[in-house]
Amino acid sequence: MDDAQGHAYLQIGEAADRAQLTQRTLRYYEEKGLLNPPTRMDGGFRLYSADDMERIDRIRQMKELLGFSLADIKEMIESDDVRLQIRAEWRSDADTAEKAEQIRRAREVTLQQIGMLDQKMQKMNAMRDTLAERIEKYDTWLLERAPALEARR
Amino acid sequence: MDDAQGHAYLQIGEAADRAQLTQRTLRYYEEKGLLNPPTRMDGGFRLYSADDMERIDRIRQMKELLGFSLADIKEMIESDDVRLQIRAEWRSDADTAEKAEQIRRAREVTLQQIGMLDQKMQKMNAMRDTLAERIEKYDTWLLERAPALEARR
DNA sequence: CCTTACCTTGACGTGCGCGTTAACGTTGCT
DNA sequence: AGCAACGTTAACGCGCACGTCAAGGTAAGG
Repeated sequence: MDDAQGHAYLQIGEAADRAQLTQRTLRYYEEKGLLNPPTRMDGGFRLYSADDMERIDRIRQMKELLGFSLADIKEMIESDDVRLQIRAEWRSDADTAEKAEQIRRAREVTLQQIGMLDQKMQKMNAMRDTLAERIEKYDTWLLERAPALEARR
Repeated sequence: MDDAQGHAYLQIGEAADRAQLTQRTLRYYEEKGLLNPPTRMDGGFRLYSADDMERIDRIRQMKELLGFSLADIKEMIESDDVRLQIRAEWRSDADTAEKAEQIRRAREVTLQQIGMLDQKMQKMNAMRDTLAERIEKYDTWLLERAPALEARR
Protein backbone atom coordinates (compact mmCIF):
# COMPACT_ATOMS: atom_id res chain seq x y z
CA MET A 1 0.00 0.00 0.00
CA ASP A 2 2.35 2.69 -1.20
CA ASP A 3 1.69 6.34 -1.44
CA ALA A 4 2.42 8.39 -4.51
CA GLN A 5 5.59 9.55 -2.79
CA GLY A 6 7.15 7.42 -0.07
CA HIS A 7 5.33 4.77 1.91
CA ALA A 8 2.33 5.34 4.05
CA TYR A 9 3.74 3.02 6.70
CA LEU A 10 7.35 2.84 7.75
CA GLN A 11 9.29 -0.04 9.24
CA ILE A 12 11.29 0.73 12.30
CA GLY A 13 14.52 1.34 10.40
CA GLU A 14 13.16 4.08 8.20
CA ALA A 15 11.10 5.46 11.04
CA ALA A 16 14.17 5.74 13.25
CA ASP A 17 16.20 7.38 10.49
CA ARG A 18 13.56 9.97 9.75
CA ALA A 19 12.95 10.73 13.41
CA GLN A 20 16.67 10.99 14.11
CA LEU A 21 16.38 8.34 16.79
CA THR A 22 17.53 4.75 17.10
CA GLN A 23 15.38 1.67 16.74
CA ARG A 24 16.15 0.88 20.33
CA THR A 25 14.78 4.23 21.39
CA LEU A 26 11.54 3.71 19.49
CA ARG A 27 11.04 0.29 21.07
CA TYR A 28 11.90 1.75 24.45
CA TYR A 29 9.34 4.51 24.07
CA GLU A 30 6.76 1.93 23.13
CA GLU A 31 7.72 -0.21 26.11
CA LYS A 32 7.34 2.78 28.41
CA GLY A 33 3.92 3.62 27.05
CA LEU A 34 4.85 6.83 25.28
CA LEU A 35 3.92 5.33 21.94
CA ASN A 36 0.80 3.30 21.40
CA PRO A 37 1.87 -0.05 19.98
CA PRO A 38 2.14 0.39 16.22
CA THR A 39 0.43 -2.00 13.83
CA ARG A 40 2.46 -4.98 12.72
CA MET A 41 2.87 -6.85 9.49
CA ASP A 42 2.17 -10.60 9.43
CA GLY A 43 5.73 -11.44 10.36
CA GLY A 44 5.64 -9.18 13.39
CA PHE A 45 7.49 -6.18 11.97
CA ARG A 46 6.36 -2.86 13.35
CA LEU A 47 4.67 -0.43 10.96
CA TYR A 48 4.60 3.22 11.92
CA SER A 49 1.83 5.43 10.59
CA ALA A 50 2.06 9.14 9.86
CA ASP A 51 0.29 9.79 13.16
CA ASP A 52 2.87 7.66 14.93
CA MET A 53 5.65 9.64 13.30
CA GLU A 54 4.06 12.89 14.31
CA ARG A 55 3.86 11.73 17.88
CA ILE A 56 7.44 10.50 17.87
CA ASP A 57 8.56 13.90 16.73
CA ARG A 58 6.60 15.64 19.43
CA ILE A 59 8.23 13.42 22.02
CA ARG A 60 11.67 14.23 20.68
CA GLN A 61 10.89 17.92 20.72
CA MET A 62 9.66 17.83 24.29
CA LYS A 63 12.80 16.03 25.34
CA GLU A 64 15.31 18.16 23.50
CA LEU A 65 13.54 21.46 23.74
CA LEU A 66 12.05 21.29 27.19
CA GLY A 67 14.40 18.78 28.77
CA PHE A 68 11.59 16.77 30.28
CA SER A 69 11.82 13.22 31.53
CA LEU A 70 9.99 10.51 29.64
CA ALA A 71 7.64 10.15 32.58
CA ASP A 72 6.72 13.83 32.33
CA ILE A 73 6.28 13.57 28.60
CA LYS A 74 4.08 10.54 28.96
CA GLU A 75 1.72 12.50 31.12
CA MET A 76 1.73 15.48 28.82
CA ILE A 77 0.95 13.64 25.61
CA GLU A 78 -2.05 11.86 26.94
CA SER A 79 -4.13 14.66 25.53
CA ASP A 80 -2.94 13.49 22.14
CA ASP A 81 -4.60 10.16 22.77
CA VAL A 82 -7.89 11.95 23.13
CA ARG A 83 -7.38 13.64 19.81
CA LEU A 84 -6.66 10.33 18.09
CA GLN A 85 -9.55 8.59 19.78
CA ILE A 86 -11.86 11.30 18.60
CA ARG A 87 -10.62 10.95 15.08
CA ALA A 88 -11.11 7.18 15.24
CA GLU A 89 -14.60 7.24 16.72
CA TRP A 90 -15.65 10.19 14.66
CA ARG A 91 -18.86 8.61 13.48
CA SER A 92 -19.20 5.90 16.03
CA ASP A 93 -22.15 5.62 18.36
CA ALA A 94 -20.20 6.79 21.38
CA ASP A 95 -21.95 9.26 23.59
CA THR A 96 -21.49 12.80 22.37
CA ALA A 97 -21.61 14.23 25.86
CA GLU A 98 -18.89 11.86 26.93
CA LYS A 99 -16.70 12.88 24.03
CA ALA A 100 -17.32 16.51 24.85
CA GLU A 101 -16.14 15.88 28.38
CA GLN A 102 -12.96 14.30 27.10
CA ILE A 103 -12.35 17.19 24.80
CA ARG A 104 -12.83 19.61 27.60
CA ARG A 105 -10.24 17.75 29.64
CA ALA A 106 -7.84 17.70 26.71
CA ARG A 107 -8.42 21.40 26.26
CA GLU A 108 -7.58 22.00 29.88
CA VAL A 109 -4.36 20.00 29.64
CA THR A 110 -3.36 21.79 26.48
CA LEU A 111 -3.96 25.12 28.15
CA GLN A 112 -1.70 24.08 31.01
CA GLN A 113 0.98 23.12 28.53
CA ILE A 114 0.76 26.51 26.89
CA GLY A 115 1.00 28.10 30.29
CA MET A 116 4.15 26.21 31.15
CA LEU A 117 5.65 27.05 27.79
CA ASP A 118 4.96 30.71 28.48
CA GLN A 119 6.54 30.44 31.90
CA LYS A 120 9.64 28.82 30.50
CA MET A 121 9.95 31.35 27.74
CA GLN A 122 9.59 34.15 30.22
CA LYS A 123 12.43 32.80 32.31
CA MET A 124 14.51 32.27 29.22
CA ASN A 125 13.89 35.86 28.27
CA ALA A 126 15.10 36.98 31.67
CA MET A 127 18.20 34.87 31.17
CA ARG A 128 18.66 36.40 27.76
CA ASP A 129 18.47 39.85 29.26
CA THR A 130 21.20 39.17 31.80
CA LEU A 131 23.38 37.78 29.03
CA ALA A 132 22.72 40.84 26.90
CA GLU A 133 23.68 43.05 29.85
CA ARG A 134 26.88 41.11 30.14
CA ILE A 135 27.64 41.78 26.50
CA GLU A 136 27.17 45.47 27.15
CA LYS A 137 29.63 45.35 30.02
CA TYR A 138 32.18 43.60 27.86
CA ASP A 139 31.73 46.20 25.16
CA THR A 140 32.15 49.19 27.45
CA TRP A 141 35.19 47.59 29.02
CA LEU A 142 36.73 46.99 25.62
CA LEU A 143 35.98 50.52 24.50
CA GLU A 144 37.42 52.07 27.63
CA ARG A 145 40.48 49.96 28.12
CA ALA A 146 41.43 48.61 24.72
CA PRO A 147 39.84 50.73 22.05
CA ALA A 148 42.80 50.33 19.70
CA LEU A 149 41.78 47.09 18.07
CA GLU A 150 38.11 47.90 18.04
CA ALA A 151 38.80 51.09 16.13
CA ARG A 152 39.93 49.06 13.16
CA ARG A 153 36.37 48.17 12.26
CA MET B 1 32.20 38.17 59.50
CA ASP B 2 28.46 38.66 59.45
CA ASP B 3 26.51 40.91 57.23
CA ALA B 4 23.83 43.24 58.49
CA GLN B 5 21.28 40.65 57.38
CA GLY B 6 22.32 37.04 57.04
CA HIS B 7 25.87 35.84 56.70
CA ALA B 8 28.26 36.81 53.97
CA TYR B 9 29.43 33.22 53.74
CA LEU B 10 27.20 30.20 53.96
CA GLN B 11 28.01 26.70 55.06
CA ILE B 12 26.91 23.95 52.79
CA GLY B 13 23.67 23.30 54.67
CA GLU B 14 22.34 26.81 54.32
CA ALA B 15 23.71 27.09 50.83
CA ALA B 16 21.90 23.93 49.74
CA ASP B 17 18.67 25.08 51.34
CA ARG B 18 18.73 28.46 49.66
CA ALA B 19 19.69 27.01 46.29
CA GLN B 20 17.00 24.35 46.53
CA LEU B 21 19.59 21.65 46.05
CA THR B 22 21.11 19.00 48.29
CA GLN B 23 24.52 19.12 49.88
CA ARG B 24 25.44 16.08 47.86
CA THR B 25 24.61 17.92 44.69
CA LEU B 26 26.79 20.89 45.61
CA ARG B 27 29.72 18.62 46.38
CA TYR B 28 29.08 16.75 43.17
CA TYR B 29 29.09 19.93 41.11
CA GLU B 30 32.34 20.93 42.76
CA GLU B 31 33.79 17.49 42.05
CA LYS B 32 32.80 17.79 38.41
CA GLY B 33 34.39 21.19 38.08
CA LEU B 34 31.22 23.20 37.68
CA LEU B 35 31.92 25.08 40.88
CA ASN B 36 35.32 26.43 41.75
CA PRO B 37 36.29 24.98 45.13
CA PRO B 38 34.80 27.26 47.76
CA THR B 39 36.92 28.65 50.57
CA ARG B 40 37.05 26.59 53.74
CA MET B 41 37.08 27.38 57.41
CA ASP B 42 39.93 26.06 59.56
CA GLY B 43 38.10 22.86 60.27
CA GLY B 44 37.57 22.15 56.60
CA PHE B 45 33.94 23.27 56.32
CA ARG B 46 33.03 24.73 52.95
CA LEU B 47 32.10 28.41 52.84
CA TYR B 48 30.08 29.62 49.89
CA SER B 49 30.36 33.27 48.85
CA ALA B 50 27.65 35.34 47.20
CA ASP B 51 29.40 34.79 43.87
CA ASP B 52 29.34 31.06 44.48
CA MET B 53 25.64 31.21 45.20
CA GLU B 54 25.00 33.19 42.06
CA ARG B 55 26.84 30.63 40.03
CA ILE B 56 25.03 27.74 41.67
CA ASP B 57 21.76 29.34 40.76
CA ARG B 58 22.79 29.81 37.17
CA ILE B 59 23.72 26.15 36.98
CA ARG B 60 20.35 25.15 38.35
CA GLN B 61 18.58 27.40 35.88
CA MET B 62 20.49 25.98 32.94
CA LYS B 63 19.63 22.48 34.03
CA GLU B 64 15.96 23.01 34.75
CA LEU B 65 15.22 25.57 32.09
CA LEU B 66 17.34 24.33 29.22
CA GLY B 67 17.64 20.69 30.20
CA PHE B 68 21.36 20.62 29.58
CA SER B 69 23.79 18.01 30.85
CA LEU B 70 26.31 19.03 33.45
CA ALA B 71 29.05 18.61 30.86
CA ASP B 72 27.31 21.09 28.57
CA ILE B 73 26.78 23.48 31.43
CA LYS B 74 30.40 23.26 32.45
CA GLU B 75 31.45 24.40 29.02
CA MET B 76 28.93 27.18 28.94
CA ILE B 77 29.80 28.74 32.28
CA GLU B 78 33.46 29.00 31.57
CA SER B 79 32.80 32.51 30.39
CA ASP B 80 31.78 33.26 33.94
CA ASP B 81 35.24 32.34 35.05
CA VAL B 82 36.62 35.07 32.85
CA ARG B 83 34.29 37.55 34.45
CA LEU B 84 35.42 36.58 37.93
CA GLN B 85 39.06 36.55 36.96
CA ILE B 86 38.71 40.02 35.58
CA ARG B 87 37.13 41.20 38.77
CA ALA B 88 39.93 39.61 40.79
CA GLU B 89 42.80 40.94 38.74
CA TRP B 90 41.18 44.28 38.23
CA ARG B 91 44.19 46.26 39.33
CA SER B 92 46.81 43.61 38.93
CA ASP B 93 49.73 43.95 36.57
CA ALA B 94 48.35 41.42 34.10
CA ASP B 95 48.66 42.36 30.49
CA THR B 96 45.76 44.50 29.35
CA ALA B 97 45.89 43.16 25.81
CA GLU B 98 45.69 39.63 27.15
CA LYS B 99 42.68 40.52 29.27
CA ALA B 100 41.07 42.14 26.29
CA GLU B 101 41.53 38.96 24.32
CA GLN B 102 39.88 36.94 27.07
CA ILE B 103 37.00 39.36 27.20
CA ARG B 104 36.55 39.11 23.48
CA ARG B 105 36.37 35.35 23.75
CA ALA B 106 33.89 35.58 26.61
CA ARG B 107 31.84 37.98 24.55
CA GLU B 108 31.80 35.53 21.67
CA VAL B 109 30.68 32.68 23.91
CA THR B 110 27.97 34.82 25.45
CA LEU B 111 26.73 35.78 22.01
CA GLN B 112 26.49 32.13 21.08
CA GLN B 113 24.51 31.45 24.22
CA ILE B 114 22.10 34.21 23.34
CA GLY B 115 21.78 32.76 19.88
CA MET B 116 20.94 29.33 21.18
CA LEU B 117 18.43 30.81 23.60
CA ASP B 118 16.79 32.60 20.69
CA GLN B 119 16.69 29.40 18.68
CA LYS B 120 15.10 27.50 21.52
CA MET B 121 12.57 30.19 22.14
CA GLN B 122 11.67 30.27 18.48
CA LYS B 123 11.02 26.52 18.47
CA MET B 124 9.03 26.84 21.66
CA ASN B 125 6.96 29.52 20.04
CA ALA B 126 6.25 27.23 17.12
CA MET B 127 5.20 24.56 19.57
CA ARG B 128 3.03 27.06 21.34
CA ASP B 129 1.33 27.92 18.08
CA THR B 130 0.45 24.32 17.30
CA LEU B 131 -0.98 23.95 20.78
CA ALA B 132 -2.99 27.12 20.36
CA GLU B 133 -4.34 25.78 17.08
CA ARG B 134 -5.35 22.65 18.85
CA ILE B 135 -7.26 24.70 21.38
CA GLU B 136 -9.11 26.38 18.56
CA LYS B 137 -10.08 23.03 17.11
CA TYR B 138 -11.38 21.86 20.46
CA ASP B 139 -13.41 25.04 20.80
CA THR B 140 -15.01 24.81 17.40
CA TRP B 141 -15.80 21.15 17.96
CA LEU B 142 -17.42 21.97 21.27
CA LEU B 143 -19.42 24.81 19.80
CA GLU B 144 -20.64 22.73 16.89
CA ARG B 145 -21.39 19.48 18.61
CA ALA B 146 -22.11 20.29 22.22
CA PRO B 147 -23.00 23.93 22.52
CA ALA B 148 -25.46 23.29 25.30
CA LEU B 149 -23.09 23.41 28.22
CA GLU B 150 -20.99 26.17 26.74
CA ALA B 151 -24.04 28.37 26.40
CA ARG B 152 -24.33 28.55 30.17
CA ARG B 153 -21.43 30.99 30.34
C1' DC C 1 34.19 18.48 79.14
C1' DC C 2 30.13 16.91 77.07
C1' DT C 3 26.51 17.10 73.96
C1' DT C 4 24.25 18.19 69.77
C1' DA C 5 24.24 19.84 65.36
C1' DC C 6 26.77 20.32 61.45
C1' DC C 7 30.36 19.07 58.60
C1' DT C 8 34.10 15.84 56.15
C1' DT C 9 35.50 12.09 52.83
C1' DG C 10 34.82 7.72 50.88
C1' DA C 11 32.11 4.08 48.93
C1' DC C 12 28.31 1.69 47.36
C1' DG C 13 23.46 1.97 45.47
C1' DT C 14 19.85 3.65 42.26
C1' DG C 15 16.79 5.16 38.43
C1' DC C 16 16.79 6.83 33.88
C1' DG C 17 17.62 6.45 29.00
C1' DC C 18 19.13 4.16 26.27
C1' DG C 19 23.62 0.98 23.81
C1' DT C 20 25.04 -3.49 22.74
C1' DT C 21 25.12 -8.27 22.04
C1' DA C 22 23.04 -12.77 21.32
C1' DA C 23 20.08 -15.88 19.19
C1' DC C 24 16.75 -16.12 16.10
C1' DG C 25 12.66 -15.09 12.66
C1' DT C 26 10.98 -12.45 8.22
C1' DT C 27 11.14 -10.25 3.72
C1' DG C 28 12.34 -9.77 -0.74
C1' DC C 29 15.15 -10.72 -4.58
C1' DT C 30 17.36 -13.76 -7.72
C1' DA D 1 15.97 -22.61 -2.56
C1' DG D 2 19.29 -19.56 -0.95
C1' DC D 3 21.07 -15.30 0.55
C1' DA D 4 21.39 -10.57 2.28
C1' DA D 5 18.96 -7.10 4.54
C1' DC D 6 15.95 -6.14 7.94
C1' DG D 7 13.35 -7.24 11.79
C1' DT D 8 12.14 -9.65 16.68
C1' DT D 9 12.68 -10.38 21.92
C1' DA D 10 15.55 -10.90 25.99
C1' DA D 11 19.14 -9.73 28.71
C1' DC D 12 23.09 -7.48 30.23
C1' DG D 13 25.85 -3.07 30.37
C1' DC D 14 26.76 1.75 30.93
C1' DG D 15 27.18 6.75 31.94
C1' DC D 16 24.92 10.34 34.25
C1' DA D 17 23.27 12.64 38.30
C1' DC D 18 22.85 12.13 42.14
C1' DG D 19 20.89 9.24 47.01
C1' DT D 20 22.34 6.96 50.90
C1' DC D 21 24.83 5.08 54.37
C1' DA D 22 29.22 4.63 57.29
C1' DA D 23 32.83 6.35 60.11
C1' DG D 24 34.62 10.00 61.78
C1' DG D 25 36.06 15.21 62.54
C1' DT D 26 34.49 20.19 63.92
C1' DA D 27 31.67 24.11 66.03
C1' DA D 28 29.20 26.18 69.46
C1' DG D 29 26.62 26.29 73.73
C1' DG D 30 25.96 24.96 78.64
